[in-house]
Amino acid sequence: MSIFCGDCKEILPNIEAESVDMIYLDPPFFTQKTHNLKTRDNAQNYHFEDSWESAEHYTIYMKSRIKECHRVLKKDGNIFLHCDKNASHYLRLILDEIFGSKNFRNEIIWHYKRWSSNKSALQSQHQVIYFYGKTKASKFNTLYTDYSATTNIDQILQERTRDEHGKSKYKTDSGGNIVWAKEKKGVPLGDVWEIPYLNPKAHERVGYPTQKPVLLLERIIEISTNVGDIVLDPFCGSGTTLVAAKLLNRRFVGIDISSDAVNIATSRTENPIKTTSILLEKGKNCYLTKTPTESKILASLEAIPVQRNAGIDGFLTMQQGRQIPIKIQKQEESLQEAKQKLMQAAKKRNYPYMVLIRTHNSLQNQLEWFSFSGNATIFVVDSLELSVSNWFVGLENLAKVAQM
Amino acid sequence: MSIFCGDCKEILPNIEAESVDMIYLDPPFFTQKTHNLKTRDNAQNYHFEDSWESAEHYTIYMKSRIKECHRVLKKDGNIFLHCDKNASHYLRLILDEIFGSKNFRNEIIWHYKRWSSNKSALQSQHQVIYFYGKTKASKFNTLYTDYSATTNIDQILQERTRDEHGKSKYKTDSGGNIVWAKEKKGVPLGDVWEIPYLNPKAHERVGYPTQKPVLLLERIIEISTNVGDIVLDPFCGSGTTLVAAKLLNRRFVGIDISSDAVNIATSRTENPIKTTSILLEKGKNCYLTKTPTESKILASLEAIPVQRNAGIDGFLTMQQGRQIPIKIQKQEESLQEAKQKLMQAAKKRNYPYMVLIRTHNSLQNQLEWFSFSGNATIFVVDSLELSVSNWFVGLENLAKVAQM
DNA sequence: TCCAGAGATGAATCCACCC
DNA sequence: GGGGTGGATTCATCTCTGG
Repeated sequence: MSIFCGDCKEILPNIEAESVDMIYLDPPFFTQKTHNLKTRDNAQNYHFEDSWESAEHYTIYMKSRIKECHRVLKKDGNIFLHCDKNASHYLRLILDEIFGSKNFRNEIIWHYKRWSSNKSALQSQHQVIYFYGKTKASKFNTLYTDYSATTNIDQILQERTRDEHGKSKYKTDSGGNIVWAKEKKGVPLGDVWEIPYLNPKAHERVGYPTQKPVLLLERIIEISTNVGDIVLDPFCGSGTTLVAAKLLNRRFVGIDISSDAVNIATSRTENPIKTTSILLEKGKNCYLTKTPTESKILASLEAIPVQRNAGIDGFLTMQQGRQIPIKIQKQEESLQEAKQKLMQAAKKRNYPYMVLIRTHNSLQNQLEWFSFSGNATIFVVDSLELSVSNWFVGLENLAKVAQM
Repeated sequence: MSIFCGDCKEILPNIEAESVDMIYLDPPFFTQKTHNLKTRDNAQNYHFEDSWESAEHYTIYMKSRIKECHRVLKKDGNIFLHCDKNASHYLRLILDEIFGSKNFRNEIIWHYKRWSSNKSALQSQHQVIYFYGKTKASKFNTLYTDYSATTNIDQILQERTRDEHGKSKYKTDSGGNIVWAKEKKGVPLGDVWEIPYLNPKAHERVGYPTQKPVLLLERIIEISTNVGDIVLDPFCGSGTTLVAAKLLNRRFVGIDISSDAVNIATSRTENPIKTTSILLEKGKNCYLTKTPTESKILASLEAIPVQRNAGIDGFLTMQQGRQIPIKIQKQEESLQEAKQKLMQAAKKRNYPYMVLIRTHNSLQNQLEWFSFSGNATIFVVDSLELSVSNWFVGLENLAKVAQM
């Protein structure tokens, strides 16, 4: 487990041919910019050049290094090349040439959500990783993911068969009962990976630019290597690949031209930190707390939904210059309780006005509808559904009275 | 609105230069395994000797056609090229050459989930669409999506400033109170679009908007064109692009080499609703005859929308066994007019109850809210938006009175 | 007209603190 | 304490200005 400082073009030739099981490269992206980034305490300034005379120069630079990668890779080894939109097509051509288009496995899309800026095009929310094997016999471990929430798990667990026309259908026994399939492991991993971008506040951050999440590298290592295999990263930067390799009990070799990077990578591998992503662990759905009815009410008001707040369900967009919180009364809440929660959530904010949507009848009478409390004004309004159903109840009562 | 039969290489030269606002191409794809070049509907089949040869041939084939596309595109026009994973890098090189790498806008990832099958690689679950403008001044309409569930909305509604070190902070006024940011519309749309091939639930709920690849084309058309613009699809196949263009009130031109395809596309665009293969578009289309506000009101009531009826916008589903028509007052209608249209539409049906949603204030006073006419009872209820905005108007009037 | 560098931007996360 | 919510921080940004 060694980390070398230097240009990988110089270092790779010292590595024995066909000695490495997997290579992950995260080369310069051809952004045509020089990048500067300061650490949080302004103590360090990391600087790297990524501007090139032309695409041809970039291609020559990359080709010589990828050729060396091909040489050191075992016959059943794999290579992953991390690109962004600027140069992916040039890099893919190089890979096709050196590894052969037949050994192309996947175009992996790393999809993330990130803080945005006001761009006059679509927000960039992905990067591309090309996955090639050295030969057709290259290693591959299938990983399984959980079934997505929308999948009907009952159906998957049924055994399938084919009818007389060759169409697939679900199997039933002679009595017409469903035949259950043997246990499934989940859905095989796809080529679009939704992994959160390394969080601004994550402990995992070391302050070095372009740091990748450990989770991303873990996945790459898991699908392409086994325990004890050797992982090589010729542009290792702050050493995320090496950390992931160590956490998964693989051996690793790193190379970087910056001595700062090598220092950081060395100390990181000695004391690996991985941030657990709550978002990934629990899934997006645990944050999505709105019922369909609530979502529809917010949509009909063109309000911005708020997910992680017990008292506020959304903000009105219609009243310019004023932020107006909305709360929708929950099924189990009395109007009084709903109001209290809204007041509590708004306590420190000093909102001049608030809106509370009443969704069901409670014992409180209509006098409560306009409530004044301190400086804040809460407007209580019935949801459309409540208005309409109240009307019907009223009609039925009328009818009863008439019968009497 | 014309659809031509023939090779677009022959047809495009007949189209005037700089006359088209947007071009979407879904060209034949290129597989090196079979050394075949096929159109997506398998109508055409071109053979090549070997993969290297075919890549070159493919490039020549596509380049001549994309050059013509460039010619017919307006200066503020856009082009979208739908690629499959085997040829995307060649196509990107062609686009860089003809449109210029500076006019590259986005690499759009269309991400979908598919039924799994075991093989020795990751499941392929995406396709790539390249988005170029003809010039830097090309049109672009920003679409907005919801905030991430984990976003702290309270915070981003605050204005920000910088401290003496240039680090950014949230602004407070001299009294330590929060300064609110300008109004938010949501998060700008990103470049990874999760759109299912077909939404299975749509089968169950006809009359409801469905997500399917028409949505893909609609998004492309919406971000790159305005109403009345001309959309061109040189490989139009069964005409999904053209149908989407028509539904969004854009003009369209289609070309396809297969006469079968042209026939299907023609009949689909002439009568998009009758075509059985797009049964699901019926529901979608139903909403398209409604304004977004009307759609949202119907959705929030979980009502079934009705199209092509001047008097009835939908039916309530909540009151069992009774058909209860709903009308939503239109912008230009007085409450009286709206009521008359509803009565007129309901004349022969003998509905016992009807609901009329009031969306704006008219001269009529509140006494009109309960109107009885013949045997039918119309219940007039204010939309949530109207209720809330009336409340604000009331407050402002109060303030004025207080000042006097 | 183009390039470089400064300055504005803005939402997404985990963290830390607060009840 | 532990569940919830305000806060800090970012940027293989993006735009605009000035030479």
